[in-house]
Amino acid sequence: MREREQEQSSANGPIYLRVRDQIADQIENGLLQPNSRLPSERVLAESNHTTRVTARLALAQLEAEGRIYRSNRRGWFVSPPRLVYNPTEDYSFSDNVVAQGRVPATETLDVTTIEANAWLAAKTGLAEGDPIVRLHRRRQIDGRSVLVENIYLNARRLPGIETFDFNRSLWKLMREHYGLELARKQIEMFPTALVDPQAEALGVNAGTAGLYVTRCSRDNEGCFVEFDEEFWLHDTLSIQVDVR
Amino acid sequence: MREREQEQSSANGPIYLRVRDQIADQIENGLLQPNSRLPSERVLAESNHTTRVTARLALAQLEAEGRIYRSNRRGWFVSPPRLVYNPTEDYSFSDNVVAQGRVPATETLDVTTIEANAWLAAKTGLAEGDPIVRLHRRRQIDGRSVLVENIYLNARRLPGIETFDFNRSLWKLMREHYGLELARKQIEMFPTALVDPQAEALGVNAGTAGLYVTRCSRDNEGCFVEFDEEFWLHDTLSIQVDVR
DNA sequence: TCGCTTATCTGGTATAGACCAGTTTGGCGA
DNA sequence: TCGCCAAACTGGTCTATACCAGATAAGCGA
Repeated sequence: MREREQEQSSANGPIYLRVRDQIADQIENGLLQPNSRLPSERVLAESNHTTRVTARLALAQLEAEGRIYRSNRRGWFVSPPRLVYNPTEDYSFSDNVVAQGRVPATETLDVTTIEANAWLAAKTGLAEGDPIVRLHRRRQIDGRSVLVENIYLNARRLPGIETFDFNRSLWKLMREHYGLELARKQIEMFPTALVDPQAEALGVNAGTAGLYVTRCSRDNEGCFVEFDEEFWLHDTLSIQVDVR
Repeated sequence: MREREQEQSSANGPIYLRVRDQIADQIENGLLQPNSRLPSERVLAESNHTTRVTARLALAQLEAEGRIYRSNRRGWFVSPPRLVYNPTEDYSFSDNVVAQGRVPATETLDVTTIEANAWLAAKTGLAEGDPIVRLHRRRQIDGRSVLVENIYLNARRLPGIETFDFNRSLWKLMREHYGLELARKQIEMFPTALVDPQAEALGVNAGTAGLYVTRCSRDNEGCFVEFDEEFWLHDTLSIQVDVR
């Protein structure tokens, strides 16, 4: 969408938009490569004859646009291209990342068996107290943590699921071991800021822009199988869905 | 998702998170109703024994979470509930808004016949130079502008389309007048900041968080019909899709 | 050469003001 | 009562500075 916009050069507008435009140009011209570090806030302020506060306004602007991201107390970096992601498909995160020429990684942070609370019961259709295996994972692209997720599995429908290696594809596991084909998915998503504990798990400040995605999957008899809740950094993905 | 989080009270954390929590509590407890105005930045700063800069940090946090929004130089307001929106369905915006107990409005800002440029040709499959009717609209919920959209219609597939009343449902028009059923949709969306000219059209500051949604629709013979490009304010919608 | 300490650099948070440009409101005059 | 204008108020932008905490790099000593 960018290329056809008449980017009105904000030469006479606020200083922070001037600084924004200057950095955005450098990114588009390839002077600043993906994942490379920007000059420090103090340097940006000085070289534009302004203060850190104003320089930070420009950086916040670029961050909101998804063009740069920050690494806590290390600096600002150019965002790499977004991962194309189709939440309606049952493919593996890892395969998808590899197919786009990137390097995936998954960390399993926690596996617990819990009982469905009111919120989960409403989302899944189970009764409160029904057993659920909760899986907490963090996923990375090229070494950057881009999402954390909570996966809630129907322990009755998937007996023994908690004994498997969760760093592999859950979808393959369901298909190969349980002979399961997912028949229905309800997907919900909206943009929001990441707050603790998700922000902390991703190593970003509370308030960083994110995308919240949930998926509820059922088998071909309508039985609840899996509820997935994902917290993505907002600049890391582009959702694409093809409906026929 | 909010209700089960252990909101660690940031009593000992940064001031701006304390202020954030205080306001968030007032919203959740109903002390601040949707669309009501918050105290001014200066009042918030004074009553928390801090400065406007810090108060604005707290407000920016809440804005990023989609809990409050701003109206230029008028103040900060509590965000009403998100509109549930299914971009895979062919229903009318207005009907959908009404069904959720809200009041819709649509303004047609511009209708022009143009020739497909390189970008449009790539998105639609048409050749460069093919005729396209471009429709530019702004849509409101309860008086608040929540999105602007550019609709690109295949002028050859929909002869005479530019003579109709575009404040009504395009989808009904296609169905009733052209006997058209849309067979395939390619949808793409990602969070990003709104910049000019979209920010200006919505009356928000450049850099306000948004959601960019595109839909490309074809008839049952694969012929391109409509390409829709929507710029939403990020706190106004929740995407829900049901796949079977 | 290796490991540890330390100095330096980074962004994170905060103060205390200032002026500007729109919005809203209150009061005055016709 | 109505319309207009001015005052008060709002957020938008900006300066100049300060201290903190974590990350990093430099340098020293074993």
